[in-house]
Amino acid sequence: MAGVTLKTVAKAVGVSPSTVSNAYNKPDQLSTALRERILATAHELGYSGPDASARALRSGKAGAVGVLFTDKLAYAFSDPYAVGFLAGLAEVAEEFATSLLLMPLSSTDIAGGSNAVQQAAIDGAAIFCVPGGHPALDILANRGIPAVSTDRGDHPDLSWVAIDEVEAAAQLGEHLTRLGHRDVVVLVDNAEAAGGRPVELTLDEVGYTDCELRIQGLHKTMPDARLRIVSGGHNAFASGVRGAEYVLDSQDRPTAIVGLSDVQALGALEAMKVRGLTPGRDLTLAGFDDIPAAEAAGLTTVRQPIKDKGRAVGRILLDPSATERQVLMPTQLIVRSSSGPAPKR
Amino acid sequence: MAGVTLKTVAKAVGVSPSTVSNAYNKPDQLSTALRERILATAHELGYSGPDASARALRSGKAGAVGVLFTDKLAYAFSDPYAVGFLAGLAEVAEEFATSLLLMPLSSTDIAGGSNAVQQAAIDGAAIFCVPGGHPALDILANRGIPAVSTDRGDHPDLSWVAIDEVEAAAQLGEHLTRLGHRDVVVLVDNAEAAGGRPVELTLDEVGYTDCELRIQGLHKTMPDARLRIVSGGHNAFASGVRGAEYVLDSQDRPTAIVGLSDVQALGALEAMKVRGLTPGRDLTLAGFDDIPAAEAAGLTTVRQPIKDKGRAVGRILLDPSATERQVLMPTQLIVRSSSGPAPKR
DNA sequence: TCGTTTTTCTAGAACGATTTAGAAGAACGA
DNA sequence: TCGTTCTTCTAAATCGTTCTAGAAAAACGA
Repeated sequence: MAGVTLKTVAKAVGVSPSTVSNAYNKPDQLSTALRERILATAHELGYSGPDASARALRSGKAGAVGVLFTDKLAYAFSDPYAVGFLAGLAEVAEEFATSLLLMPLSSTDIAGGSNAVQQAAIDGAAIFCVPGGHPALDILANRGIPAVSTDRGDHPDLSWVAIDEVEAAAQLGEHLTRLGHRDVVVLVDNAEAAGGRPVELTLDEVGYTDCELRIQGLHKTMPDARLRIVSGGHNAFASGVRGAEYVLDSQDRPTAIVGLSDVQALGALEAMKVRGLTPGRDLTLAGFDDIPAAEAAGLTTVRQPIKDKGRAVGRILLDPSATERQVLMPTQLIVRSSSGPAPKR
Repeated sequence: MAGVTLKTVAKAVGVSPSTVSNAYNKPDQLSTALRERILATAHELGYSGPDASARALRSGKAGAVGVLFTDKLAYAFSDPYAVGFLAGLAEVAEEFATSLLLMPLSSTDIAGGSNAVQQAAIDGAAIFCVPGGHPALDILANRGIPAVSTDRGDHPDLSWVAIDEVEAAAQLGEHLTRLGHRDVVVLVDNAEAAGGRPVELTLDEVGYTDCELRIQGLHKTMPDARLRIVSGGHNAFASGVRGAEYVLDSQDRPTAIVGLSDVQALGALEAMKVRGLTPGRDLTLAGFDDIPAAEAAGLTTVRQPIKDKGRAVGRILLDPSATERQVLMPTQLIVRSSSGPAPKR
């Protein structure tokens, strides 16, 4: 049962290993009769096709693309936005009979050789919301693995599928300015706050390129507003709750809170509810992404076509006919009931 | 830049390839001085560690476990239950520096050699809600890849992490019986209904082992009830909507609807709302899984520790010290407002 | 001092396939 | 009939490691 290889089958049928290989990979290189005989014998012997590793080694194709997430994989799945991206990517991967390799990005032992990014047998990588300059990106570059990021990078030869973060946020800022908001708190993802204690950050400390750009965008159309940056932890519902609690329970309440992701904004919504505050009346709340739950909650947000983003990344990675290597996706401001005029002071 | 291998580094340093290999894999097999010299030279040459495929071939370890889902990968991500499972599994995978290989299970060309299950370089596989007898399972068995299922299989040597489906459903059935329900519709996952037209099934036509068992469980504690099995498509919100629409708009309305997953039940809830029906009063609704949204919606459901399920599967697959190969997880009936007494006839 | 153990390193054979270049025979056109 | 082109198949090299055995040198014990 064990140890059945191409060679075994070849010997059994009485042909060369090459021919057996061809039977699997290039059916038109041999007669149908022989091919069927080979396949039948293979089945009899319990041989289930060419070994994946060997094939990968020899042909240089792994048949899988890696997906890099920030932080814990577990976090990744808790955000419908990430899940939407994955779904789009998976769709294309499926089309090209390619598997998706989810890679844990434990920041520890990234220096040592034993991390997944180093080890993984992949043909390409999708980089999902990983801060620029992360060591994992260097490793990929070093290994010569093509990568597509969801952020616009600095290098002109880097592939990406992104939105115009500045412009998208500027739209939202304009909306808020028009409503009279001049005191805003922005909720961001931050590793340091993950311990549980919310932190207040400067723009330089944010880290994630997309978050920085969005804040810049808000500044652009809210030039006179005070913008504070707060984080309650990683990008998750609970972090939104904590961040908002910190803000709402302070003496210095803003008139609007902007979550840089919907999950965080929804967390903030929860914190408001608990305190008996009505979004859109007592305090304006806005998010980013437009995940399905945002609509149900009446959350004003900036919609981005996340599933399409995933699809586009997949195409760049897998479809040779896709020539465009830098794609800008459209965004749209979705105004719902969670945003309203700033209360008079 | 390209074509830098172990050999290149070995030659540059003036040692044998084996030694370079040891520098990466068995640091205590060579002097610290030499090891550092090797690593430094490797870095200079732009060598980024042993090639993944070659290593996998030679050592027989792929450094990844596969995850098999039914149907489209995209579906998988739309169910928080599946996502929870993945999160638990990912946690353990991370611990063992192992990647997760998501495998599309396109039922087409499963016969041909070009499907992912055949190709994937994996050390083990987690089988998530795949109907028993699926060809992919045979392929895995054939390849000699250890697999852990989320369903109790028939073979005594198969590993699984499951719940007592019958008992869990029986608990729910008892609750419904006590409330006086004798006319129930069960909403199940079904490929044939995926086209858009809901179907009514017999128990034999259900296919998924876990669904069958749950229905049996309901029968057990609802011996006098009429149980109809309906499907609006794959396991997703939209299918729940369609299935419930079919049921609600017919002449023959039941007094209770049981979704065999919460997403389906929540879909049914949506259909009820549209028709102005209040769950728990006009019609009783119950689900399965207890995903976060279930609590928010006040859905009566059967809770199963999904994340723990994922963790347990990971342990069996990766942790050599885990000896238990068949694990039964506890379940708990969670009664909320969506279930109430059956209206008098 | 001399045998024995330990440390440090190496040669060469796998691992299981794919690829390249080409051979043998069949089919073809004139 | 003879050269040419297809079709069908093969031999041998190669992909980049890791592994098994064992050699050489160093350290050790008495």
